[in-house]
Amino acid sequence: MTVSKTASDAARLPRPLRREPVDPAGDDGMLQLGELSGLLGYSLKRAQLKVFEDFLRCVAPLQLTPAQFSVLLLLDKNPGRNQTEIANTLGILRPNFVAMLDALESRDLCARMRSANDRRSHILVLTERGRAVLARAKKLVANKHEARLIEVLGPANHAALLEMLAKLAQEF
Amino acid sequence: MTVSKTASDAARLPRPLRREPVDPAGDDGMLQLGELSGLLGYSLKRAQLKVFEDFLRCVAPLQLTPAQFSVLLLLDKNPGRNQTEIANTLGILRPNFVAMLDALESRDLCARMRSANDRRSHILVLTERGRAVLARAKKLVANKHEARLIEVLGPANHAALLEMLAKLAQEF
DNA sequence: GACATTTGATATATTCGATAACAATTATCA
DNA sequence: TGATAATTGTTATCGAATATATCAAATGTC
Repeated sequence: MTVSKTASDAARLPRPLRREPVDPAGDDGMLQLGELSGLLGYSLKRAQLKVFEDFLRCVAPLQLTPAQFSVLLLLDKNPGRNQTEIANTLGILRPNFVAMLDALESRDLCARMRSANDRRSHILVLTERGRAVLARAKKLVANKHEARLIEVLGPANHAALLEMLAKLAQEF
Repeated sequence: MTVSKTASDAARLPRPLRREPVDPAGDDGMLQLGELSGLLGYSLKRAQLKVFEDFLRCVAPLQLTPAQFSVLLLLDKNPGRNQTEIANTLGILRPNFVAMLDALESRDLCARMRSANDRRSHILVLTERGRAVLARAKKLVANKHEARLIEVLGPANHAALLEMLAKLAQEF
């Protein structure tokens, strides 16, 4: 029992990321966040959810999640790599990467090719369609998603934010 | 079949948040991230995972997750509120908040009290122990977690980062 | 008083991240 | 060379987070 769809045929349509916090118009209005608003982790998570939400909206015509987009980007930039290498670079565990690839391959965005040198590994390649979709996705991301971020933050702040986040991801 | 622990007795010990990305020492070394490093969403998520990881380490003696800490903070700051109000403020759906509260209540950190006015709702209160744990947690967070963040980023950058994240969470 | 709404709760589905184990292949080295 | 170890992709499975539908009890509305 518990027959579940095989991952290979899941088109994997993105769904809502997380519920919005609600300002409850209770007795005397909004609740006090207190120290919560000063907690960097809390603000990071809230902001990340919003940004992913906007990413999904902007790339909705192509039906790509942030994770799928990052895979396509990486395949394009790093030809001739196998599943382990791509998954490791993105912090995805190999077992979980299998279903992700199944979904992308079923949409003819990428393909697994058996390596001649090492017949254990699959060399990952973007298909023609994969390259086309990636090109369109890049434009949507740049012109709609990132453009809006830069507009809200201001170009200088946007750059500073990126730099700080990179530092956190590295040195922390 | 599929007998699962009831949520009410789960002590809910935090576990590793996400796999680290790996610099694969492949043929010619590290893979190229390309446009990925300029994607704000990507950096946001990576940074958020690192920060949560550090939070868990710092508060490990008290066995509190970021979500649990935020609940305790909110209960302390907003006495006399019910489950719906607290859950809404944190962006948690009421059905999912039930198990969270069960876990906190089973550890005697908070309690549900039936309201006299409205016998449907549960007024949430911190217990004595809840207040003590929260006080200790606040100190750990300030002196270990946030202190390290400020040290890595610098105080001015830390403040600027908080401000930008708040803006993203609000205006985006 | 009939009907709708709210509250906490249960059951359940989906997605994501994690571990264990396996077959096929390749690497190591006694 | 041949036994043994390690790697690769894969499956099965688990746990946690997030989502929906639905329910009984209590309350609100008309």
